[in-house]
Amino acid sequence: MSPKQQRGEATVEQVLAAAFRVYADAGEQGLTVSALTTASGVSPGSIYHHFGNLDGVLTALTLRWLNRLLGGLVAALSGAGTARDGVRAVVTAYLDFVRDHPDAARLLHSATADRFGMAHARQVRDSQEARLSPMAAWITDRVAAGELAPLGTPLLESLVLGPVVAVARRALAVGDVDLAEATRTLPDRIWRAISP
Amino acid sequence: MSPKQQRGEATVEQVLAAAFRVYADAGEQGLTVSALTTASGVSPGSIYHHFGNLDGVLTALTLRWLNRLLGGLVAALSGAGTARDGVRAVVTAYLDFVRDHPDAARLLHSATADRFGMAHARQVRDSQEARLSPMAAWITDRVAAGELAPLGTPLLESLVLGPVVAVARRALAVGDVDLAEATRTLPDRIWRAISP
DNA sequence: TGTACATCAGTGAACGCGCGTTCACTGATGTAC
DNA sequence: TGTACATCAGTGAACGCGCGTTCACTGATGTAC
Repeated sequence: MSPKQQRGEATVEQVLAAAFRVYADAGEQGLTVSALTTASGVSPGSIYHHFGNLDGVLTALTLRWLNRLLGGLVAALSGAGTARDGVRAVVTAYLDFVRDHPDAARLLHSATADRFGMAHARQVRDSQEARLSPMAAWITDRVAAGELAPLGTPLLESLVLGPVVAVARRALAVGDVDLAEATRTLPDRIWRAISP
Repeated sequence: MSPKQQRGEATVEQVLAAAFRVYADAGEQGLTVSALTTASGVSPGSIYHHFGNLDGVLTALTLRWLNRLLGGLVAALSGAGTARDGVRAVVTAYLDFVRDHPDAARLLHSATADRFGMAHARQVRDSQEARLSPMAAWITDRVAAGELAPLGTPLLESLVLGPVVAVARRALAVGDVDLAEATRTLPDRIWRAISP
């Protein structure tokens, strides 16, 4: 999990890069050990040395992308003036991420993310605390300042990210929604929902 | 798939009921043929006779519950007066379904539903057309009447169901949101987002 | 600077398990006459 | 009403495959003195 030699770190990177390629091409059920060894050139034993088991590879890959996505959202928030600007910035950042990394978005929206949310909810919270707590603080502050409706963090998050995730899933799965159009129209609509 | 004898229909029901129990207890990865034969008392050969393969069982189970959920939403819509009432009715119906059938909600929100949405989107659309077209017609009519913002059906659906699904997932996975409170507050908030 | 040694990294053949699926067969059901 | 027969429903042992994982071993790296 945490290599003590440079060699090891490079190997971990190779495996994760290969895992992402395999996932993008063949989906979660295509992510087998043999597919991983073929795509990465790393032996099974070495993979187990670094990740413990196959699930560990998927966990590491998911957490890495989740961290990247949440990092983008936090950055978007931190540059925002009013609450309204913050909402627009977050929605835009999320949809840009989906546009730029559709396979990563698929990974985060799909099976794995669910299993995580349900089975390893605490693990996710802990590992992403550096990202989640700034967002939670931002929300709390704005609610205290009367700039957001006093609905509680979970409901506010659901009202903001719910439509965004729905649009992203739909764009990735069915394809009958235009991300650019959504980026234009969603922020104002979402703002209506959570303004005081 | 469509039994020609009463015996067969009863067997199909037994298998689907057992599949739901197994899914609720052991999740999707616990839904194996041997688990199914044990839980249902039906032999492997018979399961294959009716469902083709294991995936067919999961497909049938998912479509059955999806049909039930969508049926509830359509019923809620059809009894609504104004557009605002319709939104409230749909949101309430969805969250009531989650409260009353959490395992079914898990099934519909999770891995399977995603694989469906992505791989068999057309199949889902076709098999649920009787449910989806009334909803689409309702939306179109209300937009035409100027009672809903003219955003296009996909965006409107995302703005309404997005937050609801987000709350449901969160209630099922993390448990830090109260469904009853959401039922009280969400409809008005969602209405703000999609009103003209 | 050189050597010894502990630890880390990596290999790949081998293993066993459990999975989905098949198939030859028996039994039940419904229909035609 | 009874019989013949085609079709549907159901059985369960058997199969092979591919999977995740292990392990004895070799090689590389870094550290201590």
